Amino acid sequence: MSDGTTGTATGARAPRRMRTDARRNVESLLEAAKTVFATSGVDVPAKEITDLAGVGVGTLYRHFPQRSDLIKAVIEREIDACADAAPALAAEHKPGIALARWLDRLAAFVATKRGFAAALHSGDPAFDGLSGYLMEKLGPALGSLLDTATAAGEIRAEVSPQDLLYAVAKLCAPLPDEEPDYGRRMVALLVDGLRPADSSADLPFAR
Amino acid sequence: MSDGTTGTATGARAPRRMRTDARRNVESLLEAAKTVFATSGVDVPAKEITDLAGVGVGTLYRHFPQRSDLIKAVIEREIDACADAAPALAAEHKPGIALARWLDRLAAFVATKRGFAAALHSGDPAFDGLSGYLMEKLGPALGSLLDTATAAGEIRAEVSPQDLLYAVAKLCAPLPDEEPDYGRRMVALLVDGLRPADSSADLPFAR
Amino acid sequence: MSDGTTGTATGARAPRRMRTDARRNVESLLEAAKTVFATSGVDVPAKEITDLAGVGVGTLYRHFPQRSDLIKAVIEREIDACADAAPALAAEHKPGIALARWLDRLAAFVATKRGFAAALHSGDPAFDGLSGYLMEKLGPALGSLLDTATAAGEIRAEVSPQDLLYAVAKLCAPLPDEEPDYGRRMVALLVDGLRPADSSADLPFAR
Amino acid sequence: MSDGTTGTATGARAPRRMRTDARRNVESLLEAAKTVFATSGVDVPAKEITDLAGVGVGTLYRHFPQRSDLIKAVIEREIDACADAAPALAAEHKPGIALARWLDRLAAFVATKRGFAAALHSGDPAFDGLSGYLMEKLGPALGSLLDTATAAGEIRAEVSPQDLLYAVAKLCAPLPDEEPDYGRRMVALLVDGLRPADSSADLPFAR
DNA sequence: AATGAATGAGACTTCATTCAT
DNA sequence: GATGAATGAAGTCTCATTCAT
Repeated sequence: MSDGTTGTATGARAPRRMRTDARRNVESLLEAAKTVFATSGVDVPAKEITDLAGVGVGTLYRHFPQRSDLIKAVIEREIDACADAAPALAAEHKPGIALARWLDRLAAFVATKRGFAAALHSGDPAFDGLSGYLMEKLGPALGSLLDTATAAGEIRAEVSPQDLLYAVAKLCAPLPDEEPDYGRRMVALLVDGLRPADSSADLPFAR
Repeated sequence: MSDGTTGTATGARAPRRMRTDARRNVESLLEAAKTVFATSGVDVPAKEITDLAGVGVGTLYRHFPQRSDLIKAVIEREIDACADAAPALAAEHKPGIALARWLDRLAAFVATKRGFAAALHSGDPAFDGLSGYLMEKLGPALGSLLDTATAAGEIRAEVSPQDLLYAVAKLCAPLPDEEPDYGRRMVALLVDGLRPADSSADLPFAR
Repeated sequence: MSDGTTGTATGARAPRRMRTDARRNVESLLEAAKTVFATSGVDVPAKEITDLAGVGVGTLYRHFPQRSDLIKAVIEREIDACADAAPALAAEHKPGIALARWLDRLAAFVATKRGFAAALHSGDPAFDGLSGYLMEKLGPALGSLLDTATAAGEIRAEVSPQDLLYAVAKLCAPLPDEEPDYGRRMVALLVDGLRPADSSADLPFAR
Repeated sequence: MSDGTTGTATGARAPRRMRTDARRNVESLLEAAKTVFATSGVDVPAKEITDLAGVGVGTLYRHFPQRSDLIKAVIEREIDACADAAPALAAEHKPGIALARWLDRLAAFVATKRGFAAALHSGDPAFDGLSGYLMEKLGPALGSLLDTATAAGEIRAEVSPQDLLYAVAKLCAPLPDEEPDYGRRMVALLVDGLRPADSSADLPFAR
């Protein structure tokens, strides 16, 4: 999905170039789905999405034959965006700060995914690949940030990227009426536990 | 619900004693619902529950007029059981151990509640009270364990019971194919971050 | 039903005297049904009736095995009361007045029977006898009033009691938001059409 | 609804032309509903209607989201047809005859509406507009016929169109086993009461 | 005789997915 | 390719009637 020019909605299979209007429809659908998912969760009726996108249901099913295909596409797209943000942060900030910023970015992404966890829960084989995709993309991104921070002595290397990834995903999944900052505070507390005994002053996380 | 002899299914309103067979049915329904919820989430069709309980749908709706009433009853019941476990643990173990054990107990409860978080998410006003109930019951139980551990110098007092409660709830909500121990490890990591700088050896949590 | 001492609810079959509490329950049920029918029509859930009567549903079904039995009992009872009112009116008033008063009485009865017409409509064989009962009881009562009025020269004899009976029943069945007087006005207009050409001044009906 | 070419089922909102098959389905549904309503009343299960129409239930709910929408559509359609018949009758017949014919037409329409009155009774806000619609459409039609007849000296002007409309509606609502002519006879009797004293010979109503 | 708990058929309605236009 | 109408399975809930207590 990170390739914006040749992929198709359903998995970069077709060699043929997509018609411009078709591509526009796919864009509208992804955008609409992202919005609606954030508002009402991934279980919304398809009609709600197509109405917002301004297309017919048929168009949705043409591009995303299974409902899960749409969910996957939306998520993967944001996973890509999240992974892509890591290098820039690493270049611009000190290792601890870069890590913190990126985790915030991740938290923000997760926070808009009401029902996403439930979808993963669902056992629906359609989502089988999603968890792997997430790890495949975000694992290295986070791993690299962690390594840099560890090398700089700002973090003890005691959590795997995977562990941390899931922890953020879970802690930041929003509950209704939850203090907006809650997820980030907990992530900070978690990472804070990883600081070397004598370097807390250097860490960007609230104590 | 903590009173096992006089409560009614819908909130201990009726003064009249419940008929024995009726009570048995309510028991069956709660038990069946608990089982099915753990297996298939809280969104299972009602029929699945009543079939397992061996009663007709009508009986379900007599005792739990809204589907949410059943969910609430099941959860509240387990919340009660969880809260009730705290004093015994406190009496039998050293403060740090008692805290650790109780958090494990909490984690186990949460682990069987697929879709419970989603239900809280749902915005359905039917669940409005549930979150409050949870805090009301478990907050003091955890608070007392935390206080004791803090007083014993085994914990720094830096998380509120509520923060910790939600963190456990979120970290331990099970994802498919997740390493079974994951939630507990993360909780340990979190609490570990709260140990006083020089007493890590005393703590029961894995490092 | 006009015999208040030996009949049973379901048709004066049993020779055995009814237990006092049983009789009281039947009374409560009939009274409650009458009230509820007037308010919400004859299709109300049985529970609504038994709750108002302060008895269990089982009691309802003991005395009125078919739902239609209850409806019939309620209606028949009021039909009886209506028929019984005729002689007194005839004794106390001039023929035209007596007729007018009695038709008002009939109109008032009909006005409280929302859904009664629909029940007759229903084609349910359970109601087969009801229409006949109505005619059998009210026909003679009205016939006698009509005859007297005709003999007194206050009415031309051009409608059968049956025709008039049904006309009143239909015109007075209440519609929502209907001017309360509507039924009576129309009945008056109808009967007015029956006056002898030169005696309009003597008639009690509004012109 | 009186426009047979561009209206939609739910109120002539959409500017877009209805697909031919969709229109055919709506027609089938209205036709089937009309038939079934006449036979079994307006409370029949939806399935019965869709089976007769040869469409799925979903189609019914697409075009008539509320059950009351279907009832309203059926009734309004026939109200329109009834109102539309007035001018032709007025053009072809003498005033008294035209009035009589039209009332017969109205009576015939009402006679097929078992349960229609009950629906109006129901208090369901969904039917709020229906009574008004009826008056709005039929009131002027009848008013004009009455005025013409009055001007011709064939009728004394003493009933409002509304009064007469409702009287016909009520008198002609069919009861089971009722003499088929009953409603029309009563309407005739009613209108007959309105004739001028010396012109009875001119009137088309049976005496 | 009274009670009210249990039953389960059946009504309504929604919505994912297919397919004619 | 796009559209949205059609489908019907599936789920929730109601309520008349039966029957154990």
